[in-house]
Amino acid sequence: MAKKVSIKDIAAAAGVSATTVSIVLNGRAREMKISESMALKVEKLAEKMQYRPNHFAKGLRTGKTNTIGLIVDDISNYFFGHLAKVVEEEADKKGYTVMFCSSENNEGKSRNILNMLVDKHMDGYIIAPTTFMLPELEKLIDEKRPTVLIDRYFPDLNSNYVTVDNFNGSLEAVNHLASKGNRKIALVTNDTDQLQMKQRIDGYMEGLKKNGLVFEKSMVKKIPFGWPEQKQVKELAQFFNKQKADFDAVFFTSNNLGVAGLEAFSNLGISVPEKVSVICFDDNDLFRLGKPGITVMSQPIKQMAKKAVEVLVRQIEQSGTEASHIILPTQIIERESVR
Amino acid sequence: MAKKVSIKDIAAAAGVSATTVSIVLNGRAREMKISESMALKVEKLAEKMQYRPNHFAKGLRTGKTNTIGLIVDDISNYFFGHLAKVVEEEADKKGYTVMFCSSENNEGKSRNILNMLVDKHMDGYIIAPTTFMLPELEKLIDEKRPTVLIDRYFPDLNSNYVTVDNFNGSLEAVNHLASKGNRKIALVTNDTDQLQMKQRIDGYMEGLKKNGLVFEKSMVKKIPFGWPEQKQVKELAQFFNKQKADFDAVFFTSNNLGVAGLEAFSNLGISVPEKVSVICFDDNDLFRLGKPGITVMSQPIKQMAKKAVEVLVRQIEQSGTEASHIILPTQIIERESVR
DNA sequence: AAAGGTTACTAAATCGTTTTAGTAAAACGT
DNA sequence: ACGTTTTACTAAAACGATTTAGTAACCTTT
Repeated sequence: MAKKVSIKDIAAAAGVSATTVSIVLNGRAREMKISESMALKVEKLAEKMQYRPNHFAKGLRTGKTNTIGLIVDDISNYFFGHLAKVVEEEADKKGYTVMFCSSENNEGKSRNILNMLVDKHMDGYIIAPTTFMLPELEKLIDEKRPTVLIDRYFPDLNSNYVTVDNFNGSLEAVNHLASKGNRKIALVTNDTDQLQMKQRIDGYMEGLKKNGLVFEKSMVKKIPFGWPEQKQVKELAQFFNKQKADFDAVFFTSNNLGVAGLEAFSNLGISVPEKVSVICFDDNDLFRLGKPGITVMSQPIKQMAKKAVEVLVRQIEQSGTEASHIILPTQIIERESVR
Repeated sequence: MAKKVSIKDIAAAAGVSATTVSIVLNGRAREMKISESMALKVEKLAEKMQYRPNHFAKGLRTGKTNTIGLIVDDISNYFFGHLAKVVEEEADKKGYTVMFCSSENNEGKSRNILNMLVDKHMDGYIIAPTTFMLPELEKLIDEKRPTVLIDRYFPDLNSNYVTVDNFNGSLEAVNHLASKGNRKIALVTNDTDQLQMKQRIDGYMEGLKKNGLVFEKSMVKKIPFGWPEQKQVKELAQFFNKQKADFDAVFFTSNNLGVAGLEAFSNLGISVPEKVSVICFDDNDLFRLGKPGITVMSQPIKQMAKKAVEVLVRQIEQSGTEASHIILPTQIIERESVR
C-alpha cells in the first residue's frame, strides 16, 4: 500500500520547506509573499502526487472538520428523512458533510449523542431536540457552538431555531374542519412535553373556541412517544371504538399518528370521510396517494432544511451573529378526507 | 470558556507522566504494570476533571475514528431511510457513529463522496454503490479498507456484500401474477446498469418463460434513474395509455416506481385491481395502508442492515477475514392489488 | 553479595498539519 | 553608500494523544 503523501513529501520534492507548501495549499501564497512560480510548482506537485490533507492533523491544529451533526428523532420517518435529505444537499453545496444520529426520543440516547458529536468536533449542529437534551443543549449554547434547533425549540433557550407556525396551522386545521360542518372534533396527539406538540394542542383549543365548540377531555387521545406502530394502532382502535359515533372528525397532530389512525379506522371498518373526517398535521406519500387522499396541514420541509443550513453555516463562518428565530407558515392541502 | 482538559492536565494533577495516564485510560494498566492505586487515582481524576479524549489527536496516532460511512441513493426514500435507521442503531450498539451521504445516482457526486469519506478516515464503509463508483470502489478494496456493499454489488469486485435474491424474488412475483390468471404482464423498471435491477429483469423474463408467456419489448418501460417524481408519473401515464387494455398486470421493480405508477393509474382513472393487477418489489407505507393494499415482494430491510453492520464491524476489528456474500430471501406479502 | 528479574513508572519521538518568529538577500530611499 | 523595507522563504513549536525505549528501585535467586 503506497503510503499517503504528506506535506513534507511535497516539500522535499519541491525543494522547499513544509511551511511554504502549507501556505500555498491554503491559498495564502499571495498574502504571504510566496513567488508565483514557486506557488505554481507546489500546486502542480501536490496535484501530481495526489496529495490529500490529513483530516486529523488539520483538525488538531485548526479545530475544523467541515462536518455538521444532525440529530433527529428517527431518520426513517417521512418528515425527518426528507429533512435530512435536504440538509445533506445544502450542506454539501457549502462544503460540509453531515453526520446523523437518531435520538429515538429516548433519554439515555439523547444525552449521549450530543456528547459524542461534540467529541468528534462537529463544526455545527442541527438538532430536533428532545426535552431530555436541555442540559446538554444549554452547555452547547453556552460554549457558543454553532447550533440550530429545528422543528421545535425551548422558549427559554437563546438559540437559533427554525420551525413552522404550529399554533396557527392547527387553528386553521380546526377551522377547516368546522367550516365543513364538523362539530365534534377529536384530537390525537403525542404525550410529550415537546413545544411543537403543545403549540398544536393550543391551536386546536383555540380553534374550538373560535368556532363555538366546547372542549371535552374525552375527545383527546395522547399516545406516548416512541411506541411501536402496532401498539399505537391498537390503542387508537380502542379509543375510536369507545368514542363511537360521538365524534365526526379527527385531527392528528403528526404524520405517524395519522398513519396509525388510518390503520385503526381500516381495522374497525370506519370509512373516511363517510363516517369520520380526517385532517393531519404533516404530509406523506400515503396521504397524498392513498385512497382517499388525506387533507393535511403541510410543512415546508425543504425550506426548513435550507434555512437551517443557511443559518448554521452563517454562524459557523462568521460567528457572533444574533440568534435567528425563523417561523415558517404551514399550508393546507385539501384532498378527500374532510366532508 | 473553560478550555478542554488534556491528558497532560490529568498527569499534572496526579503527579505522574502523560504516558501513565494514557495507559490507564486505555485500560492497559494491569498489562503495563501500573499499580492499582495509581490507576484508580488517575481514573478518579479523569472523571472529576471531565476529561474527554481529543478525537483528532487520537485519530492522528491511531487512525481510528469509530465512525462508519454510509452511502445511499437517497435517504428520504423508504427503503434507504429504514435501512439507515437500523444501520445507525446497530452501529451505535457497537460504539460507532455513522456519517451518511446521498449519491443521488449522480456521477459527479458519487465519485466525490467516497473520496470525502476516505479523507475523513471512516473506519469502514457501507455503500449502495452506483456504477460510477466502480473505480473508487476498486481502490477502496485494494487498500483493504473495510467495506460492505448493500442492495447491489459488482460481480467482478471481490467485496463483501449483502443483498436479496432479486432474481428469484422477481420470478416469484411473476409466478404469483400468472397463477392468478394474468397473461399480459408489463414491467416497469429503472434504466440503469445496476445489478439488482438487471437481476430483477432477468427474473421477470424467466417468470414469463416458466409460465409459457411471451416476452414483448413493448411491455417493458424503463425510466431513467433520478427523474423527479412528477416526470416519472407523466411518462408512465403515457406508457399505460398507449398500452391501454393490452396488459392485465404490471410488475414494478422498485418502490418509487410503484408509487409513481399508482399515481399515474389514479390520474388515468384506471382502477387497481379491477383493471390492472399490480405487484411491486419492495414495500412501503402507501402499499401497506393505502386502498387497495398493494401486493409486494418485500425485502428484509432490518436483517440486511444488521448483517451489513455485523460484517463490517467484524472486518474492522479483526481484519483479514474472507469476503462475505450474503443473499437474503425476499417474501411475498399478498394484499389486494392482484386479481 | 552479585546477577538477573520484576515492578512501576518516564522522556522523548511521533502522527501531519499550521503558525509564530525569524532570517538572509534583494530593493529602495535619500 | 548606508539604513530601512520588502521579498521569499525556513526552523521550530504547537495541537493532544500513543508508543518505544528506557530506567531506577526493589525483589529473587544462588
